[in-house]
Formats: sequence, C-alpha cells, structure tokens
Amino acid sequence: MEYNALSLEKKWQKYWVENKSFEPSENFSKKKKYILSMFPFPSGRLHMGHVRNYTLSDTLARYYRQQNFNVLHPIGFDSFGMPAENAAIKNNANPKTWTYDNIEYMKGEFKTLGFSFSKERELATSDELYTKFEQGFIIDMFEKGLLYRKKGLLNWCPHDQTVLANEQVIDGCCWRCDTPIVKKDMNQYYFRITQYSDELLEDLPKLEDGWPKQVLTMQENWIGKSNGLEFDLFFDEESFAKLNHKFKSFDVFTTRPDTIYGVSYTALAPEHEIVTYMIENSLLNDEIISEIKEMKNTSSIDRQKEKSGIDLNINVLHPLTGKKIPVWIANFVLMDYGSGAVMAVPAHDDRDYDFAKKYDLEIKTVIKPFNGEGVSDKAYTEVGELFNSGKFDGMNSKKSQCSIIKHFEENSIGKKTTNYKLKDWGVSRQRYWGSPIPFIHCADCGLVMEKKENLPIALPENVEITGEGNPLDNHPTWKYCSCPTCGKDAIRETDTMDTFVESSWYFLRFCASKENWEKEAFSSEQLKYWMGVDHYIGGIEHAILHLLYARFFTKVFRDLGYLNFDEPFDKLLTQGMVLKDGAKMSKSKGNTVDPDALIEKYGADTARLFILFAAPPTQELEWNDSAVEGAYKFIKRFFDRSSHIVKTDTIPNINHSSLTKDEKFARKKVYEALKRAEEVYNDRYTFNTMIAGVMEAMNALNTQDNSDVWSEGYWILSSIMEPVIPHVCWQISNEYFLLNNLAPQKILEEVFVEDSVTLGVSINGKRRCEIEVAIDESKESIIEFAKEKAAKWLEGKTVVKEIVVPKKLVNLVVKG
RNA sequence: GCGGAUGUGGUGAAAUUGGUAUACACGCCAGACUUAGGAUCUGGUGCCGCAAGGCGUGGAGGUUCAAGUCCUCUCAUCCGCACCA
Repeated sequence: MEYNALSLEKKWQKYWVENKSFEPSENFSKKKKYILSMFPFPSGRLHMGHVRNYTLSDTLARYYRQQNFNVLHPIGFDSFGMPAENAAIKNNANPKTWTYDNIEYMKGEFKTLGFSFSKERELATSDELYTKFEQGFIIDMFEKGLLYRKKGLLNWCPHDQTVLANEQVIDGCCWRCDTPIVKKDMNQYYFRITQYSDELLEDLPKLEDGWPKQVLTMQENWIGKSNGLEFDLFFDEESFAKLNHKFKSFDVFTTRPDTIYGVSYTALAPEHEIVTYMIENSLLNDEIISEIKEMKNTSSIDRQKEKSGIDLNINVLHPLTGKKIPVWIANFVLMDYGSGAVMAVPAHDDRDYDFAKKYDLEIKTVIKPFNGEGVSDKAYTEVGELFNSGKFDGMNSKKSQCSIIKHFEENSIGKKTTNYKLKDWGVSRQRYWGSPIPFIHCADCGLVMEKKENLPIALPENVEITGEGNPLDNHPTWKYCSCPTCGKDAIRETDTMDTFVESSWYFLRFCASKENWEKEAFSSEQLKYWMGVDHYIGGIEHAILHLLYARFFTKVFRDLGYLNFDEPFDKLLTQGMVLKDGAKMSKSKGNTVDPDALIEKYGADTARLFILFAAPPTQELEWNDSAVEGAYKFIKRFFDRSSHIVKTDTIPNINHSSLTKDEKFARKKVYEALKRAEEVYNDRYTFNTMIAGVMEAMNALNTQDNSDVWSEGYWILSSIMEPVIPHVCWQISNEYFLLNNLAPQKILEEVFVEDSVTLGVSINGKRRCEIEVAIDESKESIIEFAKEKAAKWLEGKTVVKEIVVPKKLVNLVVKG
C-alpha cells in the first residue's frame, strides 16, 4: 500500500473525534497529568511558532495517555486584544465577528494537525461566560483592596484623542496620524501585585526543579528586591527660598550607603514633583522646560542609552558633612523606582561617572582597592577600603554598609529600606475589545461595584471603531445605567481590562467540566485534582510578565479561598523561536511558512516530525524546506518497511543468543531507542535525539531480515513514535498489532550485554588509534595492548603516566 | 542602558557526569535500477595535504593526564524591558 498522508490522517482524525479519544475523565481516583500549551491569540491563522508549541504539548499528552494517565490537554483562545480593533479600524470589520471567524478557522487547523485537545473544554476569553466569572473575581479583588485607582502616565495622541500602546508609538509619534505623542496623566486601575513582591520572590526556589533557571533569574531580577538606605536631602536656605518654601527636602534611596561620602551631586527624575513645581511656577526658563518635556516623552529604554541632564541651580546639604551638593535632573533616573531621586557617586557608579564626565561635575573617591591604588579613568565599583569617610575610614566597604545605616538611624536622619523594581500592574485600557471593568461611577456614592448577579457586563455589539477616542465612552447609550447602591442615574466605567488578566486564570477554568460550566468558574475539587499544571509549554517571551501575573493570580485566589496551593505551574518548558533565513518569521520580512500549505503537501505527521527533529525545543528552530522533505521521506520509509512485520497481537518472544550479529545489533539499537525515549519523555525533552535514535534503529533493522526482529522492532518503535507522528503509527499499529502496542513498553536488558568493547588510545590527550578488548579485561593488559598498538608514537619516549577510563579510552602521557 | 540567552562541518544539529568531537538528518559526490527521474536503493563526505602528517567546537589566555564542556577576558548575534500577546 502507498503511503497517502492525507487520507490516512483524515481517517484517524475522524476516528478520534467519534471515539472522543481525548476527553479527560472525571474519575478523580486515576493518576493524572495536566499538559498545557500557552493558548493563542486568534490572529487568523496558526504560525509555525504555534505549531511547534502544540506539537510539543501534544507529544507529551499522547505519551502520558500511553502510560495510562488521565490526561487534561485543553485549548482555548486569548481572544480579547488590540489586533481585533486594529482590523476594525483598517477593514471596518466587526471585532467580534473577526475574532470568532478566526477561531473557527484555527480550530480546523488544530484538527488537521492531529492535536489531541479536549474538544469539550474549548473556550475563548471573549465569551460572555468567561467575562462573567472574571468580573466576579475583579470585584473580589477590589473588596480585598487588591485593585485601586491612581494617576498614571499614558501615551496620548492629541489628534486622535486616544491612548496609545507603546507599540502604537513609532518614533515618538502616533502610528495612525503621525502626530507627536504626549504623556498624559490619567486615572487608572492597578492591581496591587507589589503586596505579593516578597512571596513571588521567595517562592521561586520552589520552582527550581521544574522551571528553567534563566526564567527564575529573569523573574528574580524583575522583582528586583534590594536593601539599602533611605534618607532626606535638605535644601540650603537659598534654594528653600527659591522654591517658595514649598519643599524642605526630598527623599533618596541608595543601595550603596558605603559611598555616602562620595556624593557629589544628586539627580531627580524629570517627572519628580519638585521639577513639576518648578515648571508650573516659572522657576525655569522656557528652553529648559522644553528640554524637560522632551526628556519625559522619550521612552525609558532610550533614556538609559544616552545620558543627559539639566542643572536646576539649587542645592541640598550633605546629610553628614553639611556640604552643598548641586541638584540636577537626569534622564536615567526613573520616577517609578525608589523615590525618583538619587544621590550620585560618580567615583563608584558607572552611570554617575558618565554623567559627571559629561557635565564636568566633581568626582570624589572614597573607596580604594585593599592593595594598591584605584584607577581614575572609570568608576571603581568593587569592594574595597573606605577613606575620606570620616569615622568610617579604613573599613571594608561591604561591611561598612550596616554601620553607616545604623549611624543614620541612630541620628534619625535616615532608615534601612527595602525597594523593589516590581511596580503595581496597570490593568485599565481605554479600548473596546476587552473585558469591561465592572464598576460604576455615581455622583452620590462614588465608585461602586456592579452586583455579582448582574454580571457579565457585556460589550455592546453595535459600536463604531475609528481609532479615535474610546469606543465605549463614545457609544450613545452603553455607559448610562443606574447606581446599584442608590438607584440614581450613573455612568459605567468605560475602561476595559488588560488581556493579561484573562491569561492569568484560564488554566484554572480548564479544570472545570462541561456539566457545571455555566454555574461556576471551577470547583475546588476539580482544582485539587488537576492542578498544578504538570507541563506548561510556551515561548520564552512570556518568561516575565505572563508567568508572573499568573503566579500572582494564583496566590490571590488562594487568599480568596478558591484554591489551596501556591504555584500554578510545576514544570515549565520554554520553546525557542522559529526562524527562516536566520530571522524571525514575519509577514513584513516575507519569510513565513504557511502550516496549511505544508500539511496539504506532506501531511501533519511530517510537519510534527520535522519540528521536533530539527532542534531541541528550547533552542531556536531554523526552517529548512529540504529537511522537511527529509522528514517526509523518513515517514514514507517507516510506512513502507512496515511490510516486514508479521501480524501479531503480542510482542514476539525472541531467543537473543540464537541470533546473528546483525540481528543482535538491530535489537540493541531498538532497545537503545526505547531507553532514550524514556529519558526524553520523562526529563530531557530533547525529541531530536530521540528521533535520531529511532532512525538509527530503523537503519539497523534494515541490515537484517529476521521477521521476529522486524516485528518486535516495529512494536517498540511505533509505540515510541506515536506521540510524534500519531496518524501513521495508529495506522501501522492497527494493521499489524491491533493497537496493542500503544501501551508502556519494557526494556530488555539482555540485548545490551556485550563481550567486547572498543577503546580509543590517546598519547598526551591526542587520539592516535583504537583497541578492542574483552569487557572484563584487566587494566594492566589494556595498557599493554594499547602500548603495543601505539608503538609507532611511543618510539624513543618514556611513558610517565597511564590513565584508563573504563569503556572509553586509554591515555598515555609520554616525555622525551 | 539594564536583564536573559546563543555561537560546533556547506546546513539543522549530537556529544546526559571533564574522557574516542561532528551521532542523526539535510546538502553534495559516486554507483545501481530505469525509456525517464525532483522516485528508490548502496557507498562516500570536517578542513589543509600526493602522502606522512598537521589543523579543528566565535576569538585570546588559563586550569587539567585530558576542555565543546570548568575559569578569566573579548567579539558577534538574538530575546525581554511593564499598554503587543
């Protein structure tokens, strides 16, 4: 029979749907695995990154089904978000129609790829049912004080009268009308994630076994906990007067109190309230004001590349020496971190040094290396000995930090403080296609929550989206309502939520079975059984935000009493990007590969095999059309050679000692492949090496013609490969083994027994020749044999050392 | 700028614990079969060299009997940076 991928794949896909092969069981006494891929945004078509992601999770899900686990492998769509609105602006599409059409199309793609997702638990986060539960959680969080309003700076396009996302700001201008954007201070909602800073940090070690180290490090750095000293810098009389006696001092934070005597200037963020006051009260000239404005409108990344500053011509007094210190504005000082003001020590901080050099400010050295002189052409940031530091002279700089903090505390001029880089999470968006924030503004009662029984607050369908203003705010009727408390006319909140909110709890929703889908978000019993997610698979680009937010929600839900664990994802696999011609696949570069066309040409099994074979999951994957062809040829060979199998419903029983050398070798290769497969499926996930092992075994099988060895080989190899290339394996299995081999396989150790082994022989570490010795050969005779074989390289030299590494090599160290 | 990664043949990559560098595949070369081949099968293939031999894991040092693997420095490329998801 010819290998016909398409008809064979259709046949099995139909079988799986009809038999509901992939629905999880509600029998909670079974051992379980929860295998989850990060769900996609329904952009219209799957791209190769998706195919890679879902192939990985599908492979694991199918493996665990073979191992008799109750497997939950769900899928959904992260279906709120800007692109739906952009499509509306561009093509006048209805965001909802656009989104759900895309979802339908992508579901079809999932099916043709043979992904074993649970059909019954599919969801889209824009479903009103999802919104309903989410809004309920938001209300819970507000009641707990975890959601609050405060002013925040947003990108504002004055022409379109709308808020812009960072990606909609191109070179400081609006993406649609090219108007220069301004920063606008607006009321926004924030989640108090900082209340969980310590726990989010301290629980990271719990994830060490299951998460990549780099992700843990990135999260740790993002939370950015640092201990240090906080103190006030007081203005001198003249400056105090200049500021109309409005500000006596400002607060600074430093992680380097040991450098306190080296402070030679201080710097404020351009957004600092003192700067704002000076601008508003004409204490600065127009030129300087426009410079500050420009600084504020530059992105925080650009700001840190090229340092710039402005002298404010005011001074503060050094807290210990009383010396006058000039106050500057510096672009690299960020308002969100610490107090938005820093003490600058150019001699011992790289950024302060660059800044001081640029503006010719004093550089005062207070730490020198323990032995010798310090350098003067850059900042000395290492530990050293204090000098020029009053009574702290001679101390180890690291150890002096406590003493200096103590000194500040004893004199009530400062205190020990812990700071975090982590900021509260701004969640409001002035957009239409998102989950409405379920609050109401009442003239009498203020900010009021909607009643839970009125949820969901759904979006209006007839809406005009032009890219100008906020569509919900502009809608003629939607926002008008009555106050849930007093019943008077009131206005709905027109901000919607950040889509990171939906993706922070979708993995919990998947635990709910369809029966009580309408009634509750999930039950504690369901969560208890299915959570945590055993394998969470997704792109490395989510290493920080999504994963941190999901961890935060889990902890909040725990504190709200919905669940009783601390962390949602036991194991995390971060996949690399899919590249073509060395660059990330993107429409603008024209280097995309369409999964549909690929499947039509070669079938889903080929796509899946290539993706797993071309690179280990965590690495970038370089697309290569001819290697895809190679994957197809392998499957075809795999299918064609299955004709060597003799039909059987049990694995053949083979007398190993009676076999020929080639037959023994073939069996050894087959069982090596099985051994490797177990390692790969259970802890290494390097499917590329597993597949290579199967290919080696196939090559070895092909050098012999014992039909029992062939049958046993296929029994095992098609079982190993079923999670990767399921369609062709089900076909073979069904035809020859009555599907009996898709179950756990046992390793037969007897096939690995060897009576001799080949050792490499090295002279001074350089490999020269090899020897074959009996497996139990003594060290002495191995050395003797090696010397004999390597005599050519030993002539006229003395062997001074002999090293034998069992089963690997002999190294002879010679002199002369 | 800060934070995180990656770098091995012509290409994708392997080497799990410091122990025979380049498994497996793609590509290329040769052969077989064929009216034909963008099919299939068999064999070869790190680089330089006629050879002996030498050189080889981004680059420069170091530790070691032994380094792709450990250490120091350096170069290049990529990802994230809070309103893209």
